[in-house]
Amino acid sequence: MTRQRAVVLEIIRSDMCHHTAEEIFRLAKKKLPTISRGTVYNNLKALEEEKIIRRISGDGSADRYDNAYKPHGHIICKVCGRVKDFKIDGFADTLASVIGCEIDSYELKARVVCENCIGRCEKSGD
Amino acid sequence: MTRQRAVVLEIIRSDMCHHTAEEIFRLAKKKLPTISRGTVYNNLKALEEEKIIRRISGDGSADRYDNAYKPHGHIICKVCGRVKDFKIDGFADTLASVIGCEIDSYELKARVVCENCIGRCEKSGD
DNA sequence: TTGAATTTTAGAATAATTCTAAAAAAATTA
DNA sequence: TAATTTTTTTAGAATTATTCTAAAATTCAA
Repeated sequence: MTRQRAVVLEIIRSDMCHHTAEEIFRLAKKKLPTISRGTVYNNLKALEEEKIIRRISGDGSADRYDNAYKPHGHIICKVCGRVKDFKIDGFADTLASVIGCEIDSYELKARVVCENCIGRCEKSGD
Repeated sequence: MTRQRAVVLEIIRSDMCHHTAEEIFRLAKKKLPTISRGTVYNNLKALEEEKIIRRISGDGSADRYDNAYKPHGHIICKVCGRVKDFKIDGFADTLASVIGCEIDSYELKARVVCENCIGRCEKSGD
């Protein structure tokens, strides 16, 4: 475990945010000023393969990364792009039985307009 | 409705494949040799906004496009990137009740190794 | 501690997508 | 239908996200 990898992982684990690779790179640079983008991408890829973190593909905008402690879904605000986690009990099993073959991983993403943005849209009349 | 948009839409509707933008561009070029990439992307974006087609974000590999006739999930092979549709009855309602707010759209994606690629991996010893 | 294996770095390369400005096509109006 | 306005297309440049490369540094294992 290199210092670089530890820092990348710590950033993803530090808070419940779901950062993009670029954000992780900028945050990592504060701790390790010489870290390079390539290293961040390498580690994100390696950690994803080891299933320690999970990639959330962001339709259109950049992908985000998430601590993979437990399978869960994501609620994405289509206005501001913010991501929130949610959980459906027993969903992984349901999914496996419907598909009928071994599932490597799954992603369940709901696009909504979050409370914040609903408020804003109503005010501005969008 | 321009000829270009009609061709793009026809390609997506013509078969059950889930093409990438680049594939759609190459197929469209056979019918309209002067069509440009930008036009394909413009139309894909416009058709997605009108909810006539749906974008399936491909973790790592290029995004694919799908006829948005009905909500359904996608099974993606993590080796070759090919996409297959599947359906879970009543899932949209389940999801709405778990999340508790209006859902704009959702994406349910299961990553697997497809039959084709399992065969190939076993042969090559991967 | 020494050598082998892995990882990092910086920057070049690539791939996917968006942008730009002029030309063409489509839609609207007279 | 002709003229005008609006929208779309084209080709290619620009941008963004990501991967690749080769040398240097670090980590690992004996």
